[in-house]
Amino acid sequence: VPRSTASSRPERWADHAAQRLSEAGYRRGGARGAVIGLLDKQECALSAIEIEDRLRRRRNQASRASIYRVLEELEGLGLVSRLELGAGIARFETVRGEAHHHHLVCDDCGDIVPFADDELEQAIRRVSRRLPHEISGHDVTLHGLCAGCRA
Amino acid sequence: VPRSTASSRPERWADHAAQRLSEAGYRRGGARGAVIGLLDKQECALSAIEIEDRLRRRRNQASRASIYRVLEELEGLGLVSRLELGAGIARFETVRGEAHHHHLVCDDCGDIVPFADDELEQAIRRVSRRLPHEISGHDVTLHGLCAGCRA
DNA sequence: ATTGTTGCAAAGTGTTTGCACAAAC
DNA sequence: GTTTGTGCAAACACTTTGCAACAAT
Repeated sequence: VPRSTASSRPERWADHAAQRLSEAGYRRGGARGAVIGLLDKQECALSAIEIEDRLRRRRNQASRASIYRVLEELEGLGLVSRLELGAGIARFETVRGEAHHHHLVCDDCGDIVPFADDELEQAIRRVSRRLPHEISGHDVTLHGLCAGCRA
Repeated sequence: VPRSTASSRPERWADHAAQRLSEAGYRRGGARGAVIGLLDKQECALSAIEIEDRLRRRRNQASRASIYRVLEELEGLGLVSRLELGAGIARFETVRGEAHHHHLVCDDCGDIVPFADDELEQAIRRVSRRLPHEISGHDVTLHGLCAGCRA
């Protein structure tokens, strides 16, 4: 098991986010810290209301308004990305430098699963070059039935 | 210029849709006909409200409620697909057998442009096979700046 | 002391629904 | 005449905003 090297550069996304926010002139605040701490532990996208519920359960709650405001700030700094996976509700997930992934949505139960594929990324890069726009990002959403709902 | 062959099979999407609706036991109605007629002439996705506005301009208007109801029926029959391109609003476009396309959204002006790419489709097919879900559809959205907004 | 942050409640928007009337069959 | 389609208005759900109290610097 590799020990974390005691470098001055933060490894956790939460630390990275805190640093970027501080550099950008934001102060520390309860709601912001709570949202960041929660997002840091997720491996996939959450909606604002899911965030609210989970924070309440941890007795670390924040108002819905603050949650939306924090998410907007984080998106503006490129620290989280906002996705619309099809039900008219926005979902948010951390942007970590490394692997970036896409989403598989079960049309029956609504469950969302991340997946990644290099060949797909390559194809997207290739087509992006071909187009007149200056492409800065992309989303791929696959729809279908998950193993459970197929039965 | 190839003349259309006078076959018994309808060529226009609107005719195809009308036939499918009739087979499914739906009656004919003003709002439904208006929405179908409008969608048939589009090459890319429209929101419910854009549909409402365009129908009003043509003096062929339908209530917003009916528009949503018609779109829901059409989606249920697989005649239109519903997309969420990122602004929290749903867009709808005809599903025509042949070429299927994806969307390029300008982050500045919000303009939406369709594009198609075979290699991308192949990559999606390939990754779909690899996953545990039974994939029935997919969306790809590219974000960036269009030629106009880049200036 | 200043200025950013939070919570509440109200407002905003896109979408859905209940119901009565009109239209299709 | 029965059943479906439509329009209106009210209800909904997610998101945003105004404002006063609070907390960080």
